[in-house]
Amino acid sequence: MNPQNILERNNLKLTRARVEVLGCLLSHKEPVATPTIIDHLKEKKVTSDQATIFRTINSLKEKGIVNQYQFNDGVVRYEIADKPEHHHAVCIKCNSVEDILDCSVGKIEKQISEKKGFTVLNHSLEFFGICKNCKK
Amino acid sequence: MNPQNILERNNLKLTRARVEVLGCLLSHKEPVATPTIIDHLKEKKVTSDQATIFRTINSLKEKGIVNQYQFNDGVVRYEIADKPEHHHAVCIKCNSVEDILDCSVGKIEKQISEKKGFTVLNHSLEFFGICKNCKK
DNA sequence: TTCTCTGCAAAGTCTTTGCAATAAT
DNA sequence: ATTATTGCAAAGACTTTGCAGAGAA
Repeated sequence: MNPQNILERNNLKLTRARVEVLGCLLSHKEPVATPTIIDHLKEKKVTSDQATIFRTINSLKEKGIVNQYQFNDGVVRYEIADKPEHHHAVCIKCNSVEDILDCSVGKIEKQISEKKGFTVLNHSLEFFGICKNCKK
Repeated sequence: MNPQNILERNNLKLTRARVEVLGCLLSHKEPVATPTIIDHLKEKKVTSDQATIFRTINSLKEKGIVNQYQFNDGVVRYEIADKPEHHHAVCIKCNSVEDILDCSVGKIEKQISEKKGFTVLNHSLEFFGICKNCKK
């Protein structure tokens, strides 16, 4: 799956900014914040205005190509949406985010529907703690 | 548990702004955003600068009296911290937030520690969907 | 060519900060 | 009286918007 395909399939024109923003998101397994995206563009020698970057991200969100996450550190992060359902382990020291693939929350969702009359469409589960690296 | 007790116990001086900010948080079961707090102060005829409100919230966070939550709607919410561990059901239509008391995430936490070497200190689990009211 | 996308500059929102005045103990 | 807290005004971080020019198809 490359940026070009994704953009074409979603009727978004191929521009350098879009290709590289998407490229950045595709090359990261975990959610990334805007500074990471901006650094990526610099490395690729693509100069792009902040407005363009936010507009690009918003287009990608509207098309459902990326998801936005906010954990409790005040940082907004973005992640490619085509992943299987998963959760995040957020290190409270270095702020790194790791994907967690296991999920057994389905049962709880059923209970909520039954008990509260609240229809669960999706959920988000984040773990906060200390990552392997930060223990060293 | 009243605002006065909590403030005294935490070496925070009793001021009208603090009493009412805490009062607002105590009177809500679910996490509330700043506009709710500001409205509450107005009702109580307490005028308070925005800077004071944020400073008050920050003091309460530092003392561990309130927790801050950010779901994926871009709104920062605050909730009294003395509650048993619980989760939130966020309605994507009306943005209301309901507490969910069941929790069976402990098992997943153990697996993460074992498999990834990531020590989980706490977690946050949010359900997004349609609340009872919005189905009508 | 046509219409989308971008850069620029300005504005908007939310939150924080410095400092002098005020209030709590 | 002493020290913490507040209001005010300004600044800071992040994100959005309007508009005219540039670029993709």
